[in-house]
Order: sequence, then C-alpha cells, then structure tokens
Amino acid sequence: MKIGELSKRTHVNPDTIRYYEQRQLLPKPDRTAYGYRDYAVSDVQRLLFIVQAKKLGFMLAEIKELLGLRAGQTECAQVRQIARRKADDVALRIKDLSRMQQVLLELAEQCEMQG
Amino acid sequence: MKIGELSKRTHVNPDTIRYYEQRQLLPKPDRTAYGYRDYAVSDVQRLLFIVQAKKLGFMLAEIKELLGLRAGQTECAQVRQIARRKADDVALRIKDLSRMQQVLLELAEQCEMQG
DNA sequence: CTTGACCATTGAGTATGCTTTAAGGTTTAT
DNA sequence: ATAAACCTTAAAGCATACTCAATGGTCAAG
Repeated sequence: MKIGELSKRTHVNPDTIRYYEQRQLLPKPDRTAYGYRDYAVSDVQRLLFIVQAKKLGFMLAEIKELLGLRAGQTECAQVRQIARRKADDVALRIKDLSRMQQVLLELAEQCEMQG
Repeated sequence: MKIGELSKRTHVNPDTIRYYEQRQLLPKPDRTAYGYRDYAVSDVQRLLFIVQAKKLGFMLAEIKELLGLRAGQTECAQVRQIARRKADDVALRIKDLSRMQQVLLELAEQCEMQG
C-alpha cells in the first residue's frame, strides 16, 4: 500500500510517517517502479503501536527501543533490563497520576460544598 | 527569599523560575530595594506543585489552569468542569499505562522462557 | 576595596516532534 | 488529454519548554 493508504488506516500524517522512517521507527519500505513507498500490512500494526506508545508519553527514542524488544532484535538480558526498567517507570507514573486524580476529584468536591 | 534560594529549595533552575513567571504560572514576586525578586515561602509550594504536575505530563498551560482551580480564582461550575475533565483524562491515562505495563512485563517474561 | 558569587534584562539558541514549502514527477478520473 | 490528487526529496519553519549568552548592577568575604 502507498503512504496515503497507510496514513488513512492509522490517521497518521504522511509527513509524520516519513519522519518516523527517518528516525528509524519504521523500516525503509519497498518502492514501486516509480519510487513510491510500498508498505506491508504489518506496517499498520507497527505504526499503531508507535501511536499508542506516544499517547503513553514515551519519547520517540524510547519507542524505538520498545520496537526493538518487540521484534526480538535485542538480547534477552537486555530485553529483561529495559522492559523491567520501563515497567517500573510506568508503575511510578500510575502512582503519581492516581494521586493527581485524587487531588482533582477533591477540588471538584470542595467546590461543590461551597457553591 | 531571593531566586537562588527558591531554586535551591525546589531544584528548579533560576532561568526556569523566571520563565514560569513570564508564562504566568508564578505571580510577580515583590522586589528588594535594588530590584531583586523576593519570594514568599508559599512560592516554594506553588513551584513544587508545578514540578509535580509536569512530571504527570501536564503542559504549562494546563498547569496554569490547575493552579487557578487550586487558588479558587475560578468559578465553581468551571472548577467542577475542568477538574472532572482532567480527572477523566488521568483515568484514561492510567488505564493505557496499565496495559503498557502488562505488555512490558510479558516481554520480560517471554524472553526469560526462551533464554 | 576588590574579587567572586549572585541578580537583572533581552534576545538568541537548543531539543523534540512534527509541519510546511518548494519544485517537480505519477496516477486517476472524467 | 488534462486537471486533481498523490507521490518524491531536501530544507526550512513552528510550538513547547527551556537554556544560554551578553551586558551590567549588587552583595559578601577577606
């Protein structure tokens, strides 16, 4: 599929797709006879994974690392280390977010009682 | 206290403190006879709140909004609306993060079984 | 009383992650 | 066959959030 099709399926701007290729989050795709990028179906999944990880607040460099884990391009000891480190980061963020959620809900409640 | 002292107590760079003032996340402090910024103790708390909210992934514009809520500078109906909207955002992020945490732990485990 | 640490302002520079521009070739629908 | 839509590259531009540089005044220690 050409870049426009991949863009439609993932809701990611073609320019952004090319940018991810440049940043090596997406592999260089095949090219048609006239030089158009020709993507495989698996690229849709990969791109959606990037979108999801970005929503979670990972930086592109980190996402690249995660993609490497997923693809089994990383040695086992390293996978364990990176995956656990990131899981710990995530656990901490969940804890912090829970606290902020509490603060926000309290704010709404306090206000209610006054007004 | 002068900006250097506030910086030491919060581990926030003086330039960043001045930048937050410019962005109106911190109120304009009093000035000494010679024009030095003279902060109150409450500014430490406010700045630490900013640091915490940033860690949670809020943008400066959002943090400004949150600070408005905290200070009661916002009308009750608006407080409820904003606080609940942000609490919902936070809940969604917690959910997404939990899923990613699961993925990461699975990656580490799978690898363990292979290697 | 001078040297070094601290403070001031304005404006420029940096990193990240896109987004747009320019200039041009290809494909598709009518 | 021709206009609209789509593709290419390289490079410049933009928003966010700092961060540094230049220039100069103030304060504290010896």
